Amino acid sequence: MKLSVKAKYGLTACISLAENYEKGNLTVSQLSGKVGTTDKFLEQIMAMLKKAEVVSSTRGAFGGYTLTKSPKQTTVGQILRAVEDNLQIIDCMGAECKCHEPCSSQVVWVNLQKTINDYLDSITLDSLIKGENNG
Amino acid sequence: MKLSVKAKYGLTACISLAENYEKGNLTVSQLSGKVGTTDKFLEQIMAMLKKAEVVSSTRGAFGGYTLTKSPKQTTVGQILRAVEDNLQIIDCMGAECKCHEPCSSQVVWVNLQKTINDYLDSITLDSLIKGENNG
DNA sequence: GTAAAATCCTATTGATTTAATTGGAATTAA
DNA sequence: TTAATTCCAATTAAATCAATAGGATTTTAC
Repeated sequence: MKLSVKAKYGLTACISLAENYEKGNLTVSQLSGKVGTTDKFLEQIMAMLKKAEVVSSTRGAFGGYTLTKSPKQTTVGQILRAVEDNLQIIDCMGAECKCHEPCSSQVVWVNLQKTINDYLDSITLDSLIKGENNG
Repeated sequence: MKLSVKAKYGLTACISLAENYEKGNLTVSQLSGKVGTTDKFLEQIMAMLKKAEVVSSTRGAFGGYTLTKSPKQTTVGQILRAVEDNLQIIDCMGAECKCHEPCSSQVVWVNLQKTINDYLDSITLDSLIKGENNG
């Protein structure tokens, strides 16, 4: 149950955007430096974040990315769901399940899924940059 | 952040073992029928569960598998950690992290990891087979 | 209007991981 | 001794991940 590097890069990039929220936007090139990956790869991740409306962009010279909502209103859950296939931990999750037979273990997946989403939605970027989650 | 099918098969197999706990052991062949996979693949999963001492085995004719501890003492966390690389959600998790720079997001991974383990350790096989987690 | 700076779009590739398959060795009870 | 079973190790096919690549489009500044 590994998170991909997209989660790591995506969250790190959004933390940078949060730190810069009052000052304006950041380019992919600026973000990739802070994140530690290539422009081209981070571009793809930013596209996913934009599609989910976590970030907004302005094109052309002096363009770049900003958070769509303030760091207080942006949660880690929103970010990770955008880049990690909705954070879905297993394919067979609902009534559409095509399993061999009804999974006796399905209640575990459903509840674990909710536990993960609830926890990640309880963490805002604002709380992260203020170091409020270290206790 | 997908769980592999080993998690699904492993947990389903352990639920069967829990249901059969008073009656004795079950063979891989019996378990694979309930789980819906091949003997040979389930064999590998049972080997992982045995290595983690979640299940115990007896070899030879009339052999098979049983839970090492009672269903009340066996948690879903124990099972999933055995078959899912300790449920580790990201490689860079401790002081040995080789990241580009200290991850500002690391506190999220550490706390999420703990949230997942704590939740899964709160569910016993006994509570599962009694349907106590549906509410 | 042209150049530079930036996002946007899509395809391909190489490496890794997953899910199985295969073939047999070792052990045990009848 | 045979049948039933776990145990061990190697291989393989498919899928996914992480990145690379090449350009098209948009915008600002001169």
